[in-house]
Amino acid sequence: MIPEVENIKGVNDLLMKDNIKKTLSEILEDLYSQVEPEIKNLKISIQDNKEKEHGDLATNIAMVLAKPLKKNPKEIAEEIKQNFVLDEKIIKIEVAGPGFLNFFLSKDSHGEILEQIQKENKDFGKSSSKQSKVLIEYVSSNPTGPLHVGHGRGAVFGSVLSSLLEEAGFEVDQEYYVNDFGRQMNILATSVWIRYCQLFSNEIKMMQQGYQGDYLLPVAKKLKDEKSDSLFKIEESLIQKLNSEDQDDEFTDQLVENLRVILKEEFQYIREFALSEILHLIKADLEQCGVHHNAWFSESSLYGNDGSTDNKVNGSIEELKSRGFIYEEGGAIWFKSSSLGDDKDRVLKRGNGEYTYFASDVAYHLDKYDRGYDRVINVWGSDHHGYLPRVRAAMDACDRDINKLEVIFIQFANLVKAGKKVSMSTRSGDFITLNELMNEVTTEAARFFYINRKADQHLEFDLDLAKEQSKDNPLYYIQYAHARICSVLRKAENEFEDFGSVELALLGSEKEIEILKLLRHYPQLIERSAKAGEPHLLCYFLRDLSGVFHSYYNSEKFLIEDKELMTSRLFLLKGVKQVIANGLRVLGIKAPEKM
RNA sequence: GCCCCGUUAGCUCAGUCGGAUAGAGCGCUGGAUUCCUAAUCCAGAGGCCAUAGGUUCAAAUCCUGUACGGGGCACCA
Repeated sequence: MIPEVENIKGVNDLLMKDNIKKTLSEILEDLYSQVEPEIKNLKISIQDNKEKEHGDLATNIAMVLAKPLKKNPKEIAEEIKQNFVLDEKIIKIEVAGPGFLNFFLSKDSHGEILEQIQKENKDFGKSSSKQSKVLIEYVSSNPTGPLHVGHGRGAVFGSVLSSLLEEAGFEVDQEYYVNDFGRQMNILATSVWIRYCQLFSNEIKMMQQGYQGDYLLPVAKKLKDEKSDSLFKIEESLIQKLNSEDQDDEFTDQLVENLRVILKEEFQYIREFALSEILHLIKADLEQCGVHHNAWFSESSLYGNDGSTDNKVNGSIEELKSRGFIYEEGGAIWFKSSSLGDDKDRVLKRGNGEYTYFASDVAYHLDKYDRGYDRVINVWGSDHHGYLPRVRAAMDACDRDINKLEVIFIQFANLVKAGKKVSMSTRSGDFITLNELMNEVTTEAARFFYINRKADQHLEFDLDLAKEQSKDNPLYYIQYAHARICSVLRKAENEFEDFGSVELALLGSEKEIEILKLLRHYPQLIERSAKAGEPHLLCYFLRDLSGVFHSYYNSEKFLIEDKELMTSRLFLLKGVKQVIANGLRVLGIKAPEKM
């Protein structure tokens, strides 16, 4: 076995920065507090340096102080430098450029991160501090059909952000809001019923505003299996109607109404049957790309089950009313959202007595708040951005903290095949489903490529690249790095009995330090991606880390005579392997031992 | 008309709290394998960070205008 290092000192990077900050503020206090009392409130920033000539860390403090002190920044930097006591970790300080203070760390202080990685193992990168409770709602696609590739992006995004948040110490609930209320459910039920009737007669047409996709066919067949022909109660007049041209909204509503009369309580049955079948479909689609919600929130539950007016939607309207944000006009109930930053006022209950989707959403969001989350995150398609001001206004009106509500907008995704965009009309069932995509590429590739782009950026999903098995495919490249390390470690275990001890100071080459710096950065990266809601950063990080590793691999030999050097290098490889594995795990992707 | 997002190398995109000389991959040119996975690596060329101002010791990054591209502006969901 490659030996483990004892006596872990566990100095992490944040501590190092904090220590420097503390020392700096003490020095400032001593030197300048008499001249300029406000310096106590100054924010001291410490940055990681890119250029190795600039050392490892730097602070801009002298330049920030230049103005209030009316003094040359380089002089200030020099004074601070004189008062900064060096130790075994910080071995040199330099004043450079316009007034930066550069800190140089000792060689073995870089290597210490490896001890921490070994100690924390799978938990390296995980925040030890307990953060608050978060609700993340995502996908929430209408339960009227299967998911398409656009939904896939939101789904994978939400899923990865959830694990990132968990990694960063948050307690996360992942919720799918099911729009199972209102008109569209009736249209779905009607569409399923028509498909069902088509199984008995081939002269029946689908209504124009019905759901046209083939996916309703198996639903209709299953309905036939259960109900035989007992629901086949079509009338000649209805067949005539379905043949007519120019079917508008009113036509559709009337048709639904006719059907309710014909089928009576059976209509309700078909509705629930269809909903449950479609949800089944959606869940299967999500499962296929590794997305797991732990809560499913039904819109109709907001309206209660007994048909009484004592429900959450009415409750929320009452709350708005009591706070003076409600008025009636033209027979409708309006929310005065324009007084709280929205473009115009919004209808909650229409003149015909039906509630709007927005009414549900007010109640739903109030419910989320009342469940006691500290952050409420919504992942929405970018086409919904105009919707945010009214939801925010509603929360504001009800005196909820609108800063708790975070909405992340996901831009559209296009599929690219052989260098050409694949057309993606969403009309009349002619769209590319998530299921079709998942049959083409692996779950892992889909997850990686969906995330490998900033959310507010349009995504071109290159199918050929996702399938390619070479370095051009970043996922392959990352997984290969992991497998390669495993291979070296296997070989080492097989060929050698005795290993020297790990000597961290031996890991001082340019490439080694570059790798160690990246490893040290990993926990901060996780924290930042989680806070900012930017999982794509993890993809880029893993690509970078793998790149430096491959380069290192080609420049050094590992199974060598010098046992101590060999063991130290293998120890470094173990660290890289662990971090790649941890990062991939957050993405929901396997780190293969062999490829 | 109003609102949101974007514009960085030929192409696809990163760029942290504003920080020092702007970063990858692809593509292009030229190299590396008797050796731990060449499924890889090394070197080179390639930039007015859309544009005009402003703030700052310091701007790709913050603010304002303009151009171009995408999206949104229902008593729909």
